[in-house]
Amino acid sequence: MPSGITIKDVAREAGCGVATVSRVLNDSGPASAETRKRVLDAAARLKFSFSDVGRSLQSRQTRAIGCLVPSLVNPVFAEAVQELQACALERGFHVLLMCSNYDPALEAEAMRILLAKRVDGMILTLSAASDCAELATVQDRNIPACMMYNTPVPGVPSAFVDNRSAARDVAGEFARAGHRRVGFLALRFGSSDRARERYEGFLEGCRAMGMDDPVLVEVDEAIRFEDVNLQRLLSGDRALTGLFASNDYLALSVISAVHDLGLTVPGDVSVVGFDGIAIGRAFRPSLATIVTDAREMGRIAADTVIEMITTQDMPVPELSGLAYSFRRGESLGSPRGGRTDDGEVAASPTPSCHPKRNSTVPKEQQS
Amino acid sequence: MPSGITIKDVAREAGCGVATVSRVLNDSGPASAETRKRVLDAAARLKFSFSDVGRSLQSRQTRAIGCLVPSLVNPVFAEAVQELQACALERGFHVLLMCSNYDPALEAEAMRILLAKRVDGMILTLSAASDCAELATVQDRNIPACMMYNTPVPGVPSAFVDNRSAARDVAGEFARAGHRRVGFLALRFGSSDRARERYEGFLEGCRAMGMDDPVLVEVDEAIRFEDVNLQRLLSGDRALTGLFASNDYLALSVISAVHDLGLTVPGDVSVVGFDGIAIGRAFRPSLATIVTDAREMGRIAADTVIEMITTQDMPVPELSGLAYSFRRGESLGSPRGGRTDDGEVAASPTPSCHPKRNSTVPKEQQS
DNA sequence: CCTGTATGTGGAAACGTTTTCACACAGGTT
DNA sequence: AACCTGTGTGAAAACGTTTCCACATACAGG
Repeated sequence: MPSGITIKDVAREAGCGVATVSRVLNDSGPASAETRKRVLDAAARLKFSFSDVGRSLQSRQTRAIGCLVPSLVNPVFAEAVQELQACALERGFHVLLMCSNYDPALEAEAMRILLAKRVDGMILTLSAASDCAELATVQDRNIPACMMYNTPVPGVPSAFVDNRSAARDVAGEFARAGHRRVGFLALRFGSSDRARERYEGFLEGCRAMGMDDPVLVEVDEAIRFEDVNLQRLLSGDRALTGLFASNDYLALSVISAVHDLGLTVPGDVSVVGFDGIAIGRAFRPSLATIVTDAREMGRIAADTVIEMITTQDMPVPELSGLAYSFRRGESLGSPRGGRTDDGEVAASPTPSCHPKRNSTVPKEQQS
Repeated sequence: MPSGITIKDVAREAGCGVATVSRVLNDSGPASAETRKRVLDAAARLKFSFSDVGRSLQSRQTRAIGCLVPSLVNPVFAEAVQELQACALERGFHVLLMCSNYDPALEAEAMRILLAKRVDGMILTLSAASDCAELATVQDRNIPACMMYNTPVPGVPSAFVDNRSAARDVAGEFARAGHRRVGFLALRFGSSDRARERYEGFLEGCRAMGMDDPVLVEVDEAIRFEDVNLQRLLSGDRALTGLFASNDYLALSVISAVHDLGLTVPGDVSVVGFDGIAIGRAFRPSLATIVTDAREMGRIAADTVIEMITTQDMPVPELSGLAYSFRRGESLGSPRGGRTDDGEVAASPTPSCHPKRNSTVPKEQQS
């Protein structure tokens, strides 16, 4: 019996009709000073508070924004969600949260729940925006939506950074430090558009800099580096001298794993991350990474979706990619036997890199 | 126009009454094979999906669990929330999330929103459970609720650890390492029961070990150590040799600030945290801390509240405090001029540690 | 005295469900 | 022929709001 007491009880208590109660409590219509007082008193006496479910039914809006992210443990999403929640609250909306755990099936189920809940808008970070059936439904129904971290698809705006371009920059940084053989480390590579885009940009960048193609290292959610056999990747003739992790969380984990192996960063291997989470700066070695502004992502997404909700028939806004920047950090150094800048590397054959496959590669801002 | 299409449209399309549609789509009553098919077809053709708001109104339950935490950026809460969200989803509930930002006013507003939303249950981490007016309303209305991290109050169960006891243990660890003058570092001390309890336990512990009373160092949310003048606390005749931070997040920040000052941990000052967040292990120096299981907190809270929701007239369950353990870490060492392990300190009176007050102090595992 | 315009007020419909209830009709029994 | 007993079905009420509309009452101007 949640609350139990309804507007009718208040009306009875105050000796008037429900319409009057609604009017005075919402300040939405005329009422004599005397009635007003009676109603207010009655409501207070009964500790009445409106039920949003009745309200939502009649107003045909819930003032809820559905939010779906792959994880909260990754600080990037935690920050974004916290910020967008605060923004929403400020504007009288609240957030219905779902975590997909990077699982496409859960993702789909979460979207269906959000749809059933009749949220007024959605903020989504999807594994694969381009082929998400539920996202199509969202568009069908004209539900305002905005993505975060996903590259936008036609009809759905997104608060995002250009993953490819940023990853190319990272390749440049590795090259400048003298690396030639590096790896790309991804969590659940298969089910994350972001990881894939970062890999593709990294690959392009490596080729452009005359480095070897990066080795793709995939880890599962548990991040068990024993399985990956980090040791083997980092030793021997063709040892990797650098690792680009698809996010900071992973980067920090791999640094830790490297230490556990008795090796050092960046002595034995350099590590670069992606996201720019705060803790990376405090870490020793401090984490070299692409810095993005998670809170701004959240804020932009919230603003966008709320604006779409509140203004009718708005055209889908065009959000441009957000600024990012490379942060130097101690985790990126020169390889052991390496040249500092551009030594004999440039002199060697430098096999031309991208035989084909340079499809659509945007590269807007470069903050 | 969210979805727009309702059960009535389906009924019309299928040429039957709404009751029939409800029955076949919910599998909740008889229907001839032929009608069943017609309804199913119609629903599919129209892409119909039930509206939870209509449903909630009539069933008088929302299958929503309200969740209020002070922050998501602190990984402890992120993990707990992620876990409880997953648990809830498994049982057919979803989570309405709110962050209070450690702000009592926001906290109160968030609770009112949750109340208005008519959530079926609540999971709360409050700044001061004992005097929260809205919590009283929750109890009034018999809304199932469970706290997390808060010490339970009569009538409201909680998934918690015994902050006082754990903090006393930390004092013991400092003493064993040879410290005498230490500080306690808290974020918004005034508005967090947890920080206060940890301080009190620490104070008791320090006294019991014959150490000086710990110095209380309070920082605001922005964690600006310039304002705190860390330098002064750590130098001079009466310099602190150790700092106990009220949570790991803060501990990591202070280690970083100490480094920025050109000092070392634990050389110049030892640091111990509270919570046991994962990243603390990877940190250099690795963080000595009280390890708690955030996911278990979330899971227990979710299980508890869902059980209270699903079984009528259940007595308020008695949850015992969760296990915690001290994790040794490089961030706790002996003070500069200090004795290594138990030198002359142990030779001194060695006051028994927990004089009394060993009420319900579960202390099971000790990993 | 009749009409017109304010001003308060409450009844009732609508929002999208589920569920109760009654009804129709089939196929047995007596 | 009259009676049960199922089985399938739909009308209608209820859930808690808001809002539209109509109805009072009052008081002004003709």
